[in-house]
Amino acid sequence: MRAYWQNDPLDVSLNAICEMAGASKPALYRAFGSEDGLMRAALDRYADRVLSDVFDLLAQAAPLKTTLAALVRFAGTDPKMETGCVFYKMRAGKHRLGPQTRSRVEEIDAAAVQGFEAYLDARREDGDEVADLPTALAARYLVEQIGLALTQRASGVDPVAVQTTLALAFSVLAPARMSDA
Amino acid sequence: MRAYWQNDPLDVSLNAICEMAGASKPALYRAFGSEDGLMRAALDRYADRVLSDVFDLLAQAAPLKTTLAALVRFAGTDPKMETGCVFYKMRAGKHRLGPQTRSRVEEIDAAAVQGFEAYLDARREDGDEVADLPTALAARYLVEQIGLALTQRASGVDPVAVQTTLALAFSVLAPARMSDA
DNA sequence: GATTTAACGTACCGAGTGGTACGAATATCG
DNA sequence: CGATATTCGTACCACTCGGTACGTTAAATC
Repeated sequence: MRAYWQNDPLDVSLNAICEMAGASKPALYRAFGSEDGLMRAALDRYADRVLSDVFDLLAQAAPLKTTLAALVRFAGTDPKMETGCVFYKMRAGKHRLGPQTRSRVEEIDAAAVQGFEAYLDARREDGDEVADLPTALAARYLVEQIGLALTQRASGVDPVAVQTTLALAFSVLAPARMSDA
Repeated sequence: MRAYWQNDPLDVSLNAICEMAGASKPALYRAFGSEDGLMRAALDRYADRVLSDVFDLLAQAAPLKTTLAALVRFAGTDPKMETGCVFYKMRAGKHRLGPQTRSRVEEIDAAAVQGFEAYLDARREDGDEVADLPTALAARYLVEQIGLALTQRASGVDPVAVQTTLALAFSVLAPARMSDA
């Protein structure tokens, strides 16, 4: 997982992973079956360890401005995201993934959109001021903007710039301008 | 250039290009020196044939809303962009490019930002209503949002969805909502 | 037309990929 | 302890990659 996280998952070879993990190649195959299986397992672990934090954040159902600010902070400056996000990195090269990994990526993508939709709907019912847009569109927009930010971070763009850009993109969803970047 | 345009440039091998072009590998090497040289040449050609249209659009100095609408139409639905953009595709995998191609990519990136900055400055001087943001930030934002849209198109996202998302992202720059998607 | 020159493409190179055959080492059990 | 499963990793497989050595063909020159 760390290997896929620190570098581009599609650039990391099995040989390299074996070396990093101190495992032999057949051992790796006995455990995961194939490269696809390994990537899927790594993605599973990443979803469980990292992405869950984001889903938890949405489940808290905090006010929109608060949540968006937290997301901007998370994607823009959290050192954990310094090398980007395994999910988005894999999604970016979806066409090169094995079937298991690809379907897991699509699963997570759908779950993310659905999570944001649920959050936005809940916010609207709570009387929060949400831009007058179809929920599905707003949710998809959020997912894509976060992906853009994390992709930028992975390629070494200045965190402050990433943060500013993302805040700007988010500002279209909350009627008032966000307080801080 | 077409090979790099239709597929992910980093997935197209020299052998594949030779086959498509009906040329032998040594012939290709005699003409371009290396894979890096070939990619750089393809990118040059692409910049000259396709990207120039966008720069021309900016040089026309049309009102902001008009220009943004044109960009949304271009990136979102123009069939020419159905398989994405060579420049953005190469930029996405910048770390894997050869030195020539990489420096050309960075050149084009800088030129794009500078082009948008010049356009926005000109618009402001003409009294056009532009969101109150640093020009550099707005220009960078535009470049990134267009990149996101073209990346989505390359991965087969529904053009209407791409268009809508991009229009939403752009709406933050023009005070009034854009008339049509 | 003879001879030099230049372009051409077959057939190869070493490196690296994902994946596996198979013998050696280890653990389990009577 | 000896016999039987089971796990382990070395050393290989076929394949593709970017790149090139070199004999052959074609073109230019005189």
